[in-house]
Amino acid sequence: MVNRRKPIPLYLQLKEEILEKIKKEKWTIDSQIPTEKELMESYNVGRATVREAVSILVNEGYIYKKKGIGTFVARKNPTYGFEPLISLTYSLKARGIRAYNKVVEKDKIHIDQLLLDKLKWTSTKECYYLKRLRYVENTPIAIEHSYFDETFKKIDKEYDLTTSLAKIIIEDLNVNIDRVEQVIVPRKPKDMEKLELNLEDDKLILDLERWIYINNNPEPFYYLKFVIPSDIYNYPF
Amino acid sequence: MVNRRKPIPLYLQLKEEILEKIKKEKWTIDSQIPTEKELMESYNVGRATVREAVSILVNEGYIYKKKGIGTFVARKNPTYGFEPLISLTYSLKARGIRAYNKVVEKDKIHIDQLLLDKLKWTSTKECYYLKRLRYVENTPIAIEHSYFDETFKKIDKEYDLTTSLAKIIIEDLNVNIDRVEQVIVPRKPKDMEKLELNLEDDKLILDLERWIYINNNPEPFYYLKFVIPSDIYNYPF
DNA sequence: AAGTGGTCTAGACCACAAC
DNA sequence: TTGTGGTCTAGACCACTTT
Repeated sequence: MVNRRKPIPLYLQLKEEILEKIKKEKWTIDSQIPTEKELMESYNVGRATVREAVSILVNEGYIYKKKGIGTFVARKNPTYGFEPLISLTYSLKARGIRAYNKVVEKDKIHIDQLLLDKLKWTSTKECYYLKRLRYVENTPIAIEHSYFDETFKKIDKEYDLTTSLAKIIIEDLNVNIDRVEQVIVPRKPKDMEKLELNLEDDKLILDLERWIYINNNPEPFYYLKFVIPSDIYNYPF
Repeated sequence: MVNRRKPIPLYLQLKEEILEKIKKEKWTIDSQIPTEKELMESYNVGRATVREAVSILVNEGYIYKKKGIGTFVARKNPTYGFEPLISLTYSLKARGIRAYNKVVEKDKIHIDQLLLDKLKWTSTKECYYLKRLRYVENTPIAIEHSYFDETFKKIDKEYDLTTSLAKIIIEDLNVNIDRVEQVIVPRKPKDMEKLELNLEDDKLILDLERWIYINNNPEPFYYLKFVIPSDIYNYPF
Protein backbone atom coordinates (compact mmCIF):
# COMPACT_ATOMS: atom_id res chain seq x y z
CA MET A 1 0.00 0.00 0.00
CA VAL A 2 1.06 3.57 -0.56
CA ASN A 3 1.55 5.77 2.46
CA ARG A 4 1.30 9.54 2.45
CA ARG A 5 3.36 9.92 5.59
CA LYS A 6 6.43 8.37 4.01
CA PRO A 7 8.96 10.84 2.63
CA ILE A 8 8.87 8.97 -0.69
CA PRO A 9 6.69 10.51 -3.43
CA LEU A 10 3.43 8.70 -4.04
CA TYR A 11 4.18 8.02 -7.69
CA LEU A 12 7.41 6.23 -6.76
CA GLN A 13 5.62 4.16 -4.12
CA LEU A 14 2.93 3.28 -6.65
CA LYS A 15 5.57 2.40 -9.22
CA GLU A 16 7.14 -0.04 -6.74
CA GLU A 17 3.73 -1.57 -6.01
CA ILE A 18 3.10 -2.21 -9.69
CA LEU A 19 6.62 -3.49 -10.26
CA GLU A 20 6.25 -5.95 -7.41
CA LYS A 21 3.05 -7.34 -8.89
CA ILE A 22 4.91 -7.89 -12.16
CA LYS A 23 7.98 -9.41 -10.51
CA LYS A 24 5.85 -11.74 -8.43
CA GLU A 25 3.81 -12.63 -11.50
CA LYS A 26 0.53 -11.48 -10.01
CA TRP A 27 0.31 -9.70 -13.35
CA THR A 28 1.82 -11.85 -16.08
CA ILE A 29 3.46 -11.03 -19.40
CA ASP A 30 1.14 -9.61 -22.06
CA SER A 31 -1.79 -9.51 -19.65
CA GLN A 32 -3.56 -6.22 -19.03
CA ILE A 33 -2.91 -4.37 -15.80
CA PRO A 34 -5.67 -2.33 -14.10
CA THR A 35 -6.77 0.81 -15.95
CA GLU A 36 -5.70 4.25 -14.80
CA LYS A 37 -9.13 4.72 -13.25
CA GLU A 38 -8.90 1.46 -11.34
CA LEU A 39 -5.42 2.28 -10.07
CA MET A 40 -6.64 5.70 -8.92
CA GLU A 41 -9.40 4.07 -6.92
CA SER A 42 -7.37 1.15 -5.52
CA TYR A 43 -4.63 3.40 -4.25
CA ASN A 44 -6.62 6.56 -3.61
CA VAL A 45 -4.39 8.77 -5.72
CA GLY A 46 -4.95 11.24 -8.53
CA ARG A 47 -4.60 10.43 -12.17
CA ALA A 48 -1.37 12.37 -12.61
CA THR A 49 0.21 10.21 -9.92
CA VAL A 50 -0.88 7.04 -11.67
CA ARG A 51 0.33 8.28 -15.03
CA GLU A 52 3.71 9.29 -13.59
CA ALA A 53 4.23 5.84 -12.06
CA VAL A 54 3.12 4.07 -15.22
CA SER A 55 5.24 6.22 -17.51
CA ILE A 56 8.39 5.35 -15.57
CA LEU A 57 7.69 1.65 -15.98
CA VAL A 58 7.00 2.15 -19.68
CA ASN A 59 10.31 3.95 -19.96
CA GLU A 60 12.09 1.14 -18.16
CA GLY A 61 10.53 -1.36 -20.53
CA TYR A 62 8.39 -3.27 -18.05
CA ILE A 63 5.01 -2.32 -19.47
CA TYR A 64 3.55 -0.94 -22.69
CA LYS A 65 0.38 0.92 -23.59
CA LYS A 66 -2.07 0.48 -26.42
CA LYS A 67 -4.10 3.56 -27.26
CA GLY A 68 -7.77 3.11 -26.54
CA ILE A 69 -7.24 -0.35 -25.11
CA GLY A 70 -5.13 -0.47 -21.99
CA THR A 71 -1.76 -1.07 -20.39
CA PHE A 72 0.04 -4.42 -20.52
CA VAL A 73 3.00 -6.22 -18.98
CA ALA A 74 5.97 -6.33 -21.35
CA ARG A 75 8.56 -8.17 -19.29
CA LYS A 76 9.37 -9.33 -15.82
CA ASN A 77 13.09 -8.62 -15.92
CA PRO A 78 14.90 -5.47 -16.91
CA THR A 79 17.01 -5.20 -20.09
CA TYR A 80 18.84 -2.14 -19.03
CA GLY A 81 21.41 -0.33 -20.99
CA PHE A 82 22.76 -2.67 -23.59
CA GLU A 83 20.18 -1.96 -26.27
CA PRO A 84 22.49 0.30 -28.28
CA LEU A 85 24.85 -2.59 -28.76
CA ILE A 86 22.14 -4.18 -30.80
CA SER A 87 20.08 -1.48 -32.42
CA LEU A 88 20.20 2.26 -32.81
CA THR A 89 16.50 2.40 -33.60
CA TYR A 90 15.71 0.52 -30.43
CA SER A 91 17.92 2.57 -28.18
CA LEU A 92 16.31 5.74 -29.48
CA LYS A 93 12.84 4.31 -29.04
CA ALA A 94 13.67 3.39 -25.46
CA ARG A 95 14.22 7.10 -24.88
CA GLY A 96 10.96 8.03 -26.54
CA ILE A 97 12.70 9.36 -29.63
CA ARG A 98 11.30 8.63 -33.05
CA ALA A 99 13.90 7.92 -35.70
CA TYR A 100 13.50 8.03 -39.45
CA ASN A 101 15.70 6.27 -41.99
CA LYS A 102 16.06 7.29 -45.61
CA VAL A 103 17.49 4.92 -48.19
CA VAL A 104 19.98 6.88 -50.29
CA GLU A 105 21.51 4.11 -52.37
CA LYS A 106 20.98 0.40 -53.00
CA ASP A 107 23.13 -1.67 -55.31
CA LYS A 108 24.71 -4.97 -56.08
CA ILE A 109 28.39 -4.09 -56.19
CA HIS A 110 31.75 -5.30 -57.32
CA ILE A 111 34.28 -6.26 -54.63
CA ASP A 112 37.94 -5.34 -54.83
CA GLN A 113 40.70 -6.51 -52.52
CA LEU A 114 40.36 -3.49 -50.24
CA LEU A 115 36.67 -4.06 -49.68
CA LEU A 116 37.26 -7.78 -49.24
CA ASP A 117 39.55 -7.00 -46.32
CA LYS A 118 37.04 -4.57 -44.82
CA LEU A 119 34.29 -7.17 -45.02
CA LYS A 120 36.59 -9.82 -43.55
CA TRP A 121 35.70 -12.11 -46.39
CA THR A 122 38.21 -14.64 -47.72
CA SER A 123 36.75 -14.99 -51.17
CA THR A 124 34.70 -12.97 -53.60
CA LYS A 125 30.95 -13.50 -53.59
CA GLU A 126 27.76 -11.57 -54.18
CA CYS A 127 27.74 -8.27 -52.29
CA TYR A 128 24.89 -5.84 -51.77
CA TYR A 129 25.43 -2.28 -50.64
CA LEU A 130 22.83 -0.18 -48.82
CA LYS A 131 23.36 3.43 -47.81
CA ARG A 132 20.93 5.12 -45.43
CA LEU A 133 20.73 8.48 -43.74
CA ARG A 134 19.34 8.31 -40.23
CA TYR A 135 17.27 11.18 -38.94
CA VAL A 136 15.90 12.30 -35.60
CA GLU A 137 13.59 15.30 -35.60
CA ASN A 138 14.65 16.18 -39.15
CA THR A 139 18.28 16.32 -38.06
CA PRO A 140 20.60 13.79 -39.69
CA ILE A 141 22.43 11.90 -36.96
CA ALA A 142 24.30 9.26 -38.89
CA ILE A 143 25.31 7.98 -42.31
CA GLU A 144 25.00 4.23 -42.50
CA HIS A 145 26.79 2.02 -45.03
CA SER A 146 25.66 -1.60 -45.02
CA TYR A 147 27.24 -4.51 -46.93
CA PHE A 148 25.40 -7.84 -47.10
CA ASP A 149 26.03 -11.21 -48.63
CA GLU A 150 23.26 -12.84 -50.65
CA THR A 151 21.05 -12.85 -47.55
CA PHE A 152 20.14 -9.33 -48.62
CA LYS A 153 17.99 -10.53 -51.48
CA LYS A 154 15.45 -11.86 -48.98
CA ILE A 155 15.61 -8.74 -46.84
CA ASP A 156 15.20 -6.43 -49.81
CA LYS A 157 12.25 -8.34 -51.18
CA GLU A 158 10.28 -8.87 -48.01
CA TYR A 159 11.02 -6.00 -45.63
CA ASP A 160 10.80 -2.27 -45.30
CA LEU A 161 14.32 -0.89 -45.45
CA THR A 162 13.39 2.33 -43.66
CA THR A 163 12.87 0.44 -40.40
CA SER A 164 15.33 -1.19 -38.04
CA LEU A 165 17.65 -3.65 -39.77
CA ALA A 166 18.53 -5.13 -36.38
CA LYS A 167 14.87 -5.95 -35.83
CA ILE A 168 14.73 -7.79 -39.14
CA ILE A 169 17.92 -9.70 -38.41
CA ILE A 170 17.00 -10.65 -34.86
CA GLU A 171 13.28 -11.25 -35.12
CA ASP A 172 12.42 -12.16 -38.64
CA LEU A 173 15.44 -13.64 -40.34
CA ASN A 174 15.51 -16.54 -37.94
CA VAL A 175 19.30 -16.74 -37.66
CA ASN A 176 21.61 -17.40 -34.74
CA ILE A 177 23.99 -14.58 -34.03
CA ASP A 178 27.35 -16.07 -33.07
CA ARG A 179 29.44 -12.98 -32.71
CA VAL A 180 29.37 -9.22 -33.15
CA GLU A 181 32.62 -7.30 -33.62
CA GLN A 182 32.83 -3.55 -33.47
CA VAL A 183 35.47 -0.85 -33.83
CA ILE A 184 35.04 2.83 -33.11
CA VAL A 185 37.59 5.36 -34.35
CA PRO A 186 37.33 9.17 -34.28
CA ARG A 187 38.46 11.11 -37.35
CA LYS A 188 37.95 14.30 -39.30
CA PRO A 189 34.94 14.29 -41.61
CA LYS A 190 35.20 14.48 -45.39
CA ASP A 191 33.55 17.46 -47.07
CA MET A 192 30.72 15.30 -48.34
CA GLU A 193 30.07 13.99 -44.85
CA LYS A 194 30.09 17.50 -43.42
CA LEU A 195 27.39 18.34 -45.89
CA GLU A 196 25.26 15.26 -45.26
CA LEU A 197 25.47 15.55 -41.48
CA ASN A 198 25.20 19.31 -41.32
CA LEU A 199 28.48 19.54 -39.40
CA GLU A 200 30.21 22.58 -38.09
CA ASP A 201 33.77 23.03 -39.25
CA ASP A 202 35.88 21.81 -36.40
CA LYS A 203 33.73 18.93 -35.31
CA LEU A 204 35.07 15.38 -35.28
CA ILE A 205 33.09 12.34 -36.33
CA LEU A 206 33.20 8.71 -35.30
CA ASP A 207 33.59 5.74 -37.59
CA LEU A 208 31.70 2.85 -36.10
CA GLU A 209 32.25 -0.43 -37.93
CA ARG A 210 30.39 -3.61 -37.09
CA TRP A 211 30.66 -7.20 -38.30
CA ILE A 212 27.92 -9.74 -37.60
CA TYR A 213 28.56 -13.49 -37.76
CA ILE A 214 25.66 -15.95 -37.98
CA ASN A 215 24.88 -19.66 -38.22
CA ASN A 216 28.41 -20.90 -37.51
CA ASN A 217 29.68 -19.27 -40.66
CA PRO A 218 33.33 -18.22 -40.14
CA GLU A 219 32.80 -15.10 -42.26
CA PRO A 220 30.47 -12.22 -41.39
CA PHE A 221 27.28 -11.99 -43.45
CA TYR A 222 26.89 -8.31 -42.65
CA TYR A 223 29.29 -5.42 -42.43
CA LEU A 224 28.08 -2.03 -41.24
CA LYS A 225 29.76 1.34 -41.06
CA PHE A 226 28.20 4.23 -39.20
CA VAL A 227 29.51 7.76 -39.58
CA ILE A 228 28.42 9.71 -36.53
CA PRO A 229 28.97 13.29 -35.35
CA SER A 230 31.10 13.05 -32.25
CA ASP A 231 29.63 15.00 -29.42
CA ILE A 232 30.56 12.01 -27.42
CA TYR A 233 33.31 13.79 -25.59
CA ASN A 234 31.14 16.39 -23.95
CA TYR A 235 28.00 14.70 -22.86
CA PRO A 236 26.31 15.82 -19.68
CA PHE A 237 26.91 13.31 -16.93
CA MET B 1 3.63 30.66 -31.42
CA VAL B 2 1.54 27.72 -30.35
CA ASN B 3 -1.83 27.25 -31.99
CA ARG B 4 -4.76 25.39 -30.46
CA ARG B 5 -6.41 24.76 -33.80
CA LYS B 6 -3.50 22.69 -35.07
CA PRO B 7 -3.90 18.92 -34.70
CA ILE B 8 -0.51 18.79 -32.95
CA PRO B 9 -0.61 18.63 -29.12
CA LEU B 10 0.30 21.87 -27.39
CA TYR B 11 3.18 20.34 -25.48
CA LEU B 12 4.82 19.19 -28.72
CA GLN B 13 4.36 22.60 -30.29
CA LEU B 14 5.84 24.23 -27.20
CA LYS B 15 8.73 21.77 -27.26
CA GLU B 16 9.51 22.80 -30.85
CA GLU B 17 9.35 26.47 -29.87
CA ILE B 18 11.88 25.96 -27.10
CA LEU B 19 14.10 23.80 -29.28
CA GLU B 20 14.16 26.45 -31.98
CA LYS B 21 15.28 29.10 -29.50
CA ILE B 22 18.13 26.81 -28.48
CA LYS B 23 19.10 25.90 -32.05
CA LYS B 24 19.08 29.56 -33.10
CA GLU B 25 21.05 30.46 -29.99
CA LYS B 26 18.46 32.85 -28.66
CA TRP B 27 19.05 30.83 -25.50
CA THR B 28 22.72 29.88 -25.24
CA ILE B 29 24.49 26.98 -23.58
CA ASP B 30 24.41 26.96 -19.77
CA SER B 31 22.15 30.01 -19.67
CA GLN B 32 18.84 29.79 -17.86
CA ILE B 33 15.67 29.47 -19.91
CA PRO B 34 12.40 31.09 -18.72
CA THR B 35 10.85 29.56 -15.61
CA GLU B 36 7.81 27.31 -15.85
CA LYS B 37 5.65 30.21 -14.72
CA GLU B 38 7.05 32.49 -17.40
CA LEU B 39 6.56 29.87 -20.11
CA MET B 40 2.94 29.39 -18.96
CA GLU B 41 2.30 33.08 -19.32
CA SER B 42 4.19 33.61 -22.60
CA TYR B 43 2.42 30.78 -24.35
CA ASN B 44 -0.89 30.84 -22.46
CA VAL B 45 -0.73 27.19 -21.48
CA GLY B 46 -1.07 25.26 -18.24
CA ARG B 47 1.81 24.10 -16.13
CA ALA B 48 1.39 20.42 -17.05
CA THR B 49 1.85 21.37 -20.70
CA VAL B 50 5.02 23.28 -19.95
CA ARG B 51 6.39 20.46 -17.82
CA GLU B 52 5.61 17.89 -20.51
CA ALA B 53 7.46 19.88 -23.17
CA VAL B 54 10.41 20.54 -20.89
CA SER B 55 10.68 16.93 -19.76
CA ILE B 56 11.00 15.71 -23.34
CA LEU B 57 13.86 18.11 -23.97
CA VAL B 58 15.52 17.02 -20.73
CA ASN B 59 15.19 13.42 -21.85
CA GLU B 60 16.69 14.22 -25.23
CA GLY B 61 19.62 15.94 -23.55
CA TYR B 62 19.00 19.50 -24.71
CA ILE B 63 18.30 21.01 -21.31
CA TYR B 64 18.82 20.20 -17.66
CA LYS B 65 17.14 21.27 -14.44
CA LYS B 66 18.53 22.31 -11.09
CA LYS B 67 16.17 21.87 -8.17
CA GLY B 68 15.14 25.15 -6.62
CA ILE B 69 17.10 27.14 -9.20
CA GLY B 70 15.85 26.77 -12.72
CA THR B 71 16.20 25.14 -16.12
CA PHE B 72 19.28 25.53 -18.31
CA VAL B 73 20.46 24.86 -21.85
CA ALA B 74 22.73 21.80 -22.05
CA ARG B 75 23.49 21.64 -25.75
CA LYS B 76 22.53 22.99 -29.12
CA ASN B 77 22.94 19.79 -31.11
CA PRO B 78 21.61 16.35 -30.45
CA THR B 79 23.95 13.52 -29.49
CA TYR B 80 21.40 10.82 -29.65
CA GLY B 81 22.14 7.27 -28.91
CA PHE B 82 25.85 6.88 -29.24
CA GLU B 83 27.01 7.78 -25.78
CA PRO B 84 25.88 4.41 -24.45
CA LEU B 85 28.41 2.76 -26.73
CA ILE B 86 30.99 3.95 -24.25
CA SER B 87 29.14 4.26 -20.98
CA LEU B 88 26.57 2.02 -19.39
CA THR B 89 25.99 4.52 -16.61
CA TYR B 90 25.16 7.18 -19.16
CA SER B 91 22.79 5.04 -21.11
CA LEU B 92 20.89 4.24 -17.94
CA LYS B 93 20.85 7.84 -16.82
CA ALA B 94 19.48 8.91 -20.18
CA ARG B 95 16.45 6.81 -19.35
CA GLY B 96 16.13 8.25 -15.87
CA ILE B 97 17.45 5.10 -14.25
CA ARG B 98 19.82 5.24 -11.33
CA ALA B 99 22.56 2.63 -11.36
CA TYR B 100 24.67 1.41 -8.49
CA ASN B 101 28.10 -0.18 -8.81
CA LYS B 102 29.65 -2.38 -6.17
CA VAL B 103 33.38 -3.08 -6.12
CA VAL B 104 33.84 -6.79 -5.49
CA GLU B 105 37.56 -7.14 -5.99
CA LYS B 106 40.56 -4.90 -6.61
CA ASP B 107 44.08 -6.20 -7.10
CA LYS B 108 47.42 -5.81 -8.74
CA ILE B 109 47.73 -9.11 -10.59
CA HIS B 110 50.18 -11.37 -12.32
CA ILE B 111 49.87 -11.74 -16.10
CA ASP B 112 50.23 -15.06 -17.86
CA GLN B 113 50.38 -15.64 -21.60
CA LEU B 114 46.64 -16.24 -21.84
CA LEU B 115 45.80 -12.97 -20.20
CA LEU B 116 48.43 -11.17 -22.23
CA ASP B 117 46.63 -12.26 -25.39
CA LYS B 118 43.27 -11.20 -24.01
CA LEU B 119 44.61 -7.79 -23.12
CA LYS B 120 46.26 -7.49 -26.55
CA TRP B 121 49.50 -6.55 -24.87
CA THR B 122 52.83 -7.51 -26.43
CA SER B 123 54.87 -7.47 -23.26
CA THR B 124 54.34 -7.93 -19.56
CA LYS B 125 53.75 -4.83 -17.47
CA GLU B 126 51.88 -3.74 -14.38
CA CYS B 127 48.28 -4.89 -14.47
CA TYR B 128 45.43 -3.93 -12.19
CA TYR B 129 42.19 -5.89 -11.99
CA LEU B 130 38.86 -4.47 -10.88
CA LYS B 131 35.69 -6.49 -10.59
CA ARG B 132 32.36 -4.75 -10.11
CA LEU B 133 28.75 -5.81 -9.94
CA ARG B 134 26.38 -3.37 -11.57
CA TYR B 135 22.95 -2.97 -10.09
CA VAL B 136 19.73 -1.30 -11.09
CA GLU B 137 16.88 -1.29 -8.59
CA ASN B 138 18.68 -3.92 -6.51
CA THR B 139 18.81 -6.25 -9.50
CA PRO B 140 22.29 -7.18 -10.74
CA ILE B 141 22.44 -6.42 -14.45
CA ALA B 142 26.08 -7.16 -15.24
CA ILE B 143 29.37 -8.46 -13.94
CA GLU B 144 32.22 -6.20 -14.98
CA HIS B 145 35.87 -7.26 -15.13
CA SER B 146 38.30 -4.40 -15.79
CA TYR B 147 42.01 -4.66 -16.49
CA PHE B 148 44.13 -1.51 -16.48
CA ASP B 149 47.75 -0.67 -17.07
CA GLU B 150 49.52 1.58 -14.57
CA THR B 151 47.04 4.36 -15.38
CA PHE B 152 44.86 2.72 -12.78
CA LYS B 153 47.00 3.99 -9.89
CA LYS B 154 45.80 7.51 -10.60
CA ILE B 155 42.19 6.43 -11.01
CA ASP B 156 42.21 4.40 -7.83
CA LYS B 157 43.77 7.19 -5.80
CA GLU B 158 41.71 10.12 -7.03
CA TYR B 159 38.30 8.80 -8.04
CA ASP B 160 35.29 6.99 -6.71
CA LEU B 161 35.24 3.53 -8.24
CA THR B 162 31.51 3.11 -7.70
CA THR B 163 30.78 5.77 -10.34
CA SER B 164 31.14 5.67 -14.11
CA LEU B 165 34.61 4.63 -15.24
CA ALA B 166 33.82 5.94 -18.72
CA LYS B 167 33.16 9.37 -17.24
CA ILE B 168 36.54 9.32 -15.51
CA ILE B 169 38.32 8.21 -18.65
CA ILE B 170 36.60 10.64 -20.97
CA GLU B 171 36.21 13.71 -18.79
CA ASP B 172 38.82 13.66 -16.09
CA LEU B 173 41.76 11.58 -17.24
CA ASN B 174 42.54 14.01 -20.01
CA VAL B 175 43.45 11.37 -22.59
CA ASN B 176 42.69 11.07 -26.28
CA ILE B 177 40.75 7.98 -27.18
CA ASP B 178 42.11 6.66 -30.46
CA ARG B 179 40.11 3.50 -30.86
CA VAL B 180 37.56 1.30 -29.14
CA GLU B 181 37.29 -2.36 -30.10
CA GLN B 182 34.47 -4.57 -28.97
CA VAL B 183 33.35 -8.17 -29.35
CA ILE B 184 30.05 -9.68 -28.24
CA VAL B 185 29.55 -13.43 -28.02
CA PRO B 186 26.59 -15.31 -26.51
CA ARG B 187 27.32 -18.35 -24.33
CA LYS B 188 26.02 -20.43 -21.46
CA PRO B 189 26.68 -19.00 -18.00
CA LYS B 190 28.93 -20.63 -15.42
CA ASP B 191 27.34 -21.63 -12.12
CA MET B 192 29.02 -18.76 -10.30
CA GLU B 193 27.67 -16.30 -12.85
CA LYS B 194 24.18 -17.72 -12.55
CA LEU B 195 24.40 -17.04 -8.85
CA GLU B 196 25.79 -13.53 -9.16
CA LEU B 197 23.28 -12.49 -11.82
CA ASN B 198 20.30 -14.30 -10.37
CA LEU B 199 19.77 -16.20 -13.61
CA GLU B 200 17.11 -18.67 -14.45
CA ASP B 201 18.39 -21.99 -15.66
CA ASP B 202 18.06 -21.89 -19.40
CA LYS B 203 19.02 -18.30 -19.95
CA LEU B 204 22.01 -17.38 -22.10
CA ILE B 205 24.43 -14.61 -21.29
CA LEU B 206 26.55 -12.31 -23.42
CA ASP B 207 30.27 -11.82 -23.11
CA LEU B 208 31.05 -8.26 -24.07
CA GLU B 209 34.76 -7.50 -24.34
CA ARG B 210 36.10 -4.03 -24.95
CA TRP B 211 39.57 -2.64 -25.58
CA ILE B 212 40.31 1.07 -25.34
CA TYR B 213 43.37 2.63 -26.99
CA ILE B 214 44.62 6.08 -25.98
CA ASN B 215 47.32 8.64 -26.71
CA ASN B 216 48.70 6.95 -29.83
CA ASN B 217 49.76 3.94 -27.84
CA PRO B 218 49.59 0.83 -30.05
CA GLU B 219 48.42 -1.27 -27.09
CA PRO B 220 45.16 -0.81 -25.20
CA PHE B 221 45.45 0.72 -21.71
CA TYR B 222 42.13 -0.74 -20.66
CA TYR B 223 40.44 -4.08 -21.22
CA LEU B 224 36.90 -4.62 -20.06
CA LYS B 225 34.70 -7.68 -19.98
CA PHE B 226 30.99 -7.45 -19.24
CA VAL B 227 28.93 -10.52 -18.49
CA ILE B 228 25.32 -9.66 -19.26
CA PRO B 229 22.05 -11.60 -19.09
CA SER B 230 20.86 -11.86 -22.66
CA ASP B 231 17.30 -10.96 -23.45
CA ILE B 232 18.36 -10.03 -26.91
CA TYR B 233 16.15 -12.46 -28.67
CA ASN B 234 12.99 -11.07 -27.20
CA TYR B 235 13.35 -7.35 -27.50
CA PRO B 236 10.01 -5.56 -27.58
CA PHE B 237 10.51 -3.78 -30.89
C1' DA C 1 -22.15 3.50 -26.90
C1' DA C 2 -18.73 2.51 -23.59
C1' DG C 3 -14.15 2.29 -22.04
C1' DT C 4 -9.33 3.25 -22.72
C1' DG C 5 -5.31 6.21 -22.60
C1' DG C 6 -3.89 11.25 -24.42
C1' DT C 7 -4.06 16.05 -23.57
C1' DC C 8 -5.01 20.08 -20.85
C1' DT C 9 -6.48 23.41 -17.10
C1' DA C 10 -6.49 25.65 -12.47
C1' DG C 11 -5.11 25.31 -8.33
C1' DA C 12 -2.52 23.67 -4.14
C1' DC C 13 1.33 22.56 -1.05
C1' DC C 14 6.11 21.06 -0.73
C1' DA C 15 11.47 20.90 -0.62
C1' DC C 16 15.33 23.11 -2.08
C1' DA C 17 18.69 26.93 -3.06
C1' DA C 18 19.81 31.67 -2.96
C1' DC C 19 19.73 36.11 -0.86
C1' DT D 1 11.99 35.46 2.51
C1' DT D 2 11.49 34.62 -2.25
C1' DG D 3 11.45 31.98 -6.32
C1' DT D 4 12.40 27.63 -8.38
C1' DG D 5 11.07 23.08 -9.83
C1' DG D 6 8.68 18.63 -7.54
C1' DT D 7 4.48 16.51 -6.30
C1' DC D 8 -0.47 16.07 -6.21
C1' DT D 9 -5.63 16.75 -6.84
C1' DA D 10 -10.09 17.22 -9.33
C1' DG D 11 -11.98 17.84 -13.25
C1' DA D 12 -12.59 18.33 -18.35
C1' DC D 13 -12.58 17.11 -23.24
C1' DC D 14 -10.47 14.36 -26.85
C1' DA D 15 -9.16 10.37 -30.15
C1' DC D 16 -8.94 5.77 -30.41
C1' DT D 17 -10.54 0.76 -30.20
C1' DT D 18 -13.87 -2.58 -29.30
C1' DT D 19 -18.85 -4.04 -28.58
